[in-house]
Amino acid sequence: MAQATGDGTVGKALDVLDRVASFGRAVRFSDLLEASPYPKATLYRHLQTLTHQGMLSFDPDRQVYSLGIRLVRLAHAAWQQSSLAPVARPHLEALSQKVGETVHLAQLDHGQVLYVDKRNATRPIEMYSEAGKVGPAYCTGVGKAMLAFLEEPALQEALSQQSFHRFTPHTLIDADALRADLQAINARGYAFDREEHEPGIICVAMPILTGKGRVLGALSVTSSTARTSLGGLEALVPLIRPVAARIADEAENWRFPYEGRKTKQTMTAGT
Amino acid sequence: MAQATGDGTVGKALDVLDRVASFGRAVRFSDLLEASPYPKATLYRHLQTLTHQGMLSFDPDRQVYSLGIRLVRLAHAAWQQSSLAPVARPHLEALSQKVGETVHLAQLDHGQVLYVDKRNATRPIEMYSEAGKVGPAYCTGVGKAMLAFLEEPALQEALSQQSFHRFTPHTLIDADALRADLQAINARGYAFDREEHEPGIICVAMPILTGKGRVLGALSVTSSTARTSLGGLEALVPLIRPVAARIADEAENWRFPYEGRKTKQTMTAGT
DNA sequence: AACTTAGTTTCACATAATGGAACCACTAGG
DNA sequence: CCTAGTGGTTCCATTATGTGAAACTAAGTT
Repeated sequence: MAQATGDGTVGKALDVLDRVASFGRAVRFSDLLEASPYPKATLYRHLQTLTHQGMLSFDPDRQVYSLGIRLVRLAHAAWQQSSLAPVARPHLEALSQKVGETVHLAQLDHGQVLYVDKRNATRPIEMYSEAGKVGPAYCTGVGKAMLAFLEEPALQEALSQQSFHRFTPHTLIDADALRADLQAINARGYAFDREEHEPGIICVAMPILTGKGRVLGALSVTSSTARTSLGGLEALVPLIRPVAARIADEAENWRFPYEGRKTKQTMTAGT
Repeated sequence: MAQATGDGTVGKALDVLDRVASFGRAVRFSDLLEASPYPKATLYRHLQTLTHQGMLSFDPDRQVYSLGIRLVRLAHAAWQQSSLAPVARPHLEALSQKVGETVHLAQLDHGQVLYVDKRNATRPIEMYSEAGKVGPAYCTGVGKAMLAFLEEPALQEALSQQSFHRFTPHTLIDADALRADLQAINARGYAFDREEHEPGIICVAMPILTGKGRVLGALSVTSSTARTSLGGLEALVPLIRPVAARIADEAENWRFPYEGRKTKQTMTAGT
């Protein structure tokens, strides 16, 4: 299988970058060395390059590498431009106001859920999610909502990336049970999280789909069993559905103000 | 000059990534092609690699590239781990509460100011800055506060990267005037922005320095001429200074809970 | 059907990455 | 003071990779 590194030099360099990131703290060269499959010299050069490029930063005092500032810059741009997030923001805001509960916006990333944005409830509740975090797809509302609308090959791929772990007594812990649920979700048009990831936490989630049915992301309203029930959440569907549709529409049709195909026709002059 | 691309293949790939980012929207292959110095095939392969790596994402419907989700993930990690931001956060919060004004945390990036975090005033005012944005260094409080404490070679480098532009009548538009101000700032220990970037916007800024005097970032309290004066802001210095010191200290001494140099001594075994 | 325009693939060639080994700079121990 | 060990940096011959002109394919256009 090895969907691993792959692509030549750049792939390796990015892999190194990821490794630094995964430490979650500043790392010394040798720490990294023993955690990497690369020989000293190679690793060294990659670190140099990345540092030189501003993707990493090196603290000469403590002799440690950490993630560079260029990443923060890029990330800002990424967030801004990931057509979903900025477009969805005001809608999340409005929806969360209207229902008074926590609202999530998520996207699928290598079979995992990435929480792209989050709006807290009027009275927030304690839970795992946080904008920027990644979580499991097979046991979260947003995750299942997205999986349920993937095409077969993509679904296959995504399922193979799940590592089923029983978080709560309600977690679906095998592909078959999951597939059954996904089928139901696909038919119904939205997903539930029945305390599958965190005890006491429930949600309804709706996929965000392009006109052609491609999955862009998902939207969810989350609450706790203490506060409401699945039925109570389901009652919100009529409020959520149009929001998802609206976001999908805007995200898809959002072209830049001045896009008009660059008056190329007019300049027929040769090169 | 050309501090440009540099580092071999990885450098080029990252350059391509930046170019995509700088469009601030999804781009078609050909848009990118005419904006890049790379020949078709090369650009094409870089895009492939980056996409394959998840740094870019390709929308097959519209045939456009945009920044990938892996960036968002990395960025999140970058922010979390850039020792300043998370450590500083509660202090910014507290400071902003106490003074009731907007507080910024910034770092220096290639001679530019990157706003890493921001706490809005009780009554916010309209201004340019925003967490994640980059701005000029020579005409902002935080920028000058950092520049003033750079070592000569680094300062030289940073100054050469400024492209002096007169934003307001008060903007310092040449290196000499700036150097003079920096000298004063260095002596005084903090910087002012006298409406140099945006009319009506003033601030006091304090550098965040390691014990050895290395510049980590800067902190500022911003307000408007309508609300206060430079004198009024200067009165806050006794409140700001200890916060900067505290942040510096925590950032510098923040090692991971379990860091203790990995019991390496104990395992003298070979290989 | 002939002619664009936009994107993808090929292939001989040049460049850039690789990694083993040698080389510092320090620190600790004898 | 010398010697061994560790952590980091540099060399350099070998080889893998990236390069880009040009050829090709798939959609439009006229």
